[in-house]
Amino acid sequence: MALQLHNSLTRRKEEFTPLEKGRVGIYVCGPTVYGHAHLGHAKSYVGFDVLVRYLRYLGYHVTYVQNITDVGHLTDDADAGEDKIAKAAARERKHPMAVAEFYTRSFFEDMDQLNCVRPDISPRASGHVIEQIELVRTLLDKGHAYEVNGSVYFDVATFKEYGKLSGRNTEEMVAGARVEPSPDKRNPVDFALWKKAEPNHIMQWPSPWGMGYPGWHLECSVMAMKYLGKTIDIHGGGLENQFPHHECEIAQSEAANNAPFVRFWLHNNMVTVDGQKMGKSLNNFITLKQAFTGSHERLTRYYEPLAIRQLVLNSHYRSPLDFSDAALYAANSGYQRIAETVKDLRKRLKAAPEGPMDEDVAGQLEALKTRFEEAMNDDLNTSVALSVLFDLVRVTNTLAAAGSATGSTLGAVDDLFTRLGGDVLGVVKSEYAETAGGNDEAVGKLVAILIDQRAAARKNKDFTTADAVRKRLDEAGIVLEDTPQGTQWRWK
RNA sequence: GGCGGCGUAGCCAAGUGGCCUAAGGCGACGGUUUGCAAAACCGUUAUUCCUGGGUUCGAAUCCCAGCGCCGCCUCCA
Repeated sequence: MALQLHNSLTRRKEEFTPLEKGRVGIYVCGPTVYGHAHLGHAKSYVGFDVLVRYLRYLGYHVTYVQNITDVGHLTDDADAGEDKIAKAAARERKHPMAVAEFYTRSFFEDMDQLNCVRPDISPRASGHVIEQIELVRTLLDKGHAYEVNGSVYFDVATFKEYGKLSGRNTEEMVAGARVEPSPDKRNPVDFALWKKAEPNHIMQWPSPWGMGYPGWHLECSVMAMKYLGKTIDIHGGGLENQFPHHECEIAQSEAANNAPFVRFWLHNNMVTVDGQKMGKSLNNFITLKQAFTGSHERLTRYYEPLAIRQLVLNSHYRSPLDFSDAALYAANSGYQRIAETVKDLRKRLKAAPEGPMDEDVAGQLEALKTRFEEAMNDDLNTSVALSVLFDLVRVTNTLAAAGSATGSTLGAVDDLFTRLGGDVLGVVKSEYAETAGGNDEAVGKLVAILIDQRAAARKNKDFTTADAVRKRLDEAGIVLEDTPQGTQWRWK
């Protein structure tokens, strides 16, 4: 079975084929950089990261574009709204571009931690104002837009297909609107392409309509078509952007180009924390940096970035995901189980005897690989794909317990972990630190002293002392394991 | 008010007409192993899928009603 993806445009799973054989262009709506990335970003970008990784696994040459929104958009669609980045700039007493730069770097750091592959192009909206003005001119020339008092609006009445993505019709939207329509608009559903800037607006550019700044749907249209062409294979984003953002992108792009804008629209579902929408007022707003360090009152401990990644992949990208300390804790345990198995496997691989590949194991690996691919082909069912990885863990540990596997057999197992768990899911690292405290030599040395002391006590059958050492280390977060190869330690 | 989604074991979660007397993970319990543990392995942990009707030879899966939860309609991943 070939790869099937759920297309929001048709609300169905469809077989994915790229426009150009062997090559895929994908555009994903990136963050507005006015704060640190949070758990919602993790779900969204891990989800699309796995899509990109899987397309590459299938042999496609993928061009992955993910924008950085560094031109603040309005905090609402009425003229009174504030610019989010300008607001952050005022708060932090920095230039807006300094704010954008700071949080852009923070975002990349966090995404690296989550093991998301960097996009091929991370275009900044502020670097594409010229192209945005060009698109506005085209839309004006074609009669799809009109200027009023230095602002330009898209004339939704001229684009009959408006609403096809989100399944809305314009009459309903007018009836249910919660925002007072701007008096400048011909029609309440019209949206801004270019906004006139008041003199005190920090970020503004000269345009044929005077000083102003781009409307908030424009950048994605412009950057997607600049780097991927008039019709792109895949456009991804969060469900909350389906309307109005993506609907407006379609209208602008298709009205300007007379060509379909996107062939496959993919939407990620949302994140809740402890069952509720994540929001600053609910005190359940958790940034990734807080999760990585455990510095949030809703968390009982720190969580490894890859454990968070694993929790994301444990559910489907189109299902909502509830982050809770209990769910994170469970994902962390599962992640450690896989990591410990792979570490142990690689240790054994170094010392494994030469010999032929075990045919029986080869058959099992082949079956697992098939199940994995079938799951991923079914609209990226990462939950089932992960379960395959756990089955591989069991196969591996059973093999390890038997102790007689050859290097070629263990090598094939490691290869499958690397390809499925590493290349595609991104939860298996290519290299793990040699010892648990690999990044803290002093701790390693201290623990080694205690392990020696305990070993001496055990030799004398003084188990009271031996157990006391182990217990006190455990209380300090260090777990001792006695194995045939000696005593190992790791962080809890 | 309009639109959409969800409700599966103690928890997370896949499955969306027969292969389901329902994957996988976490947790718990029992066994093997261990000085005792840990880790690992083996086994147990939902005859049942929110409730009540209906369609069907057959439903967790389709339809209707009810209850509960969530999201979008304003910036948000």
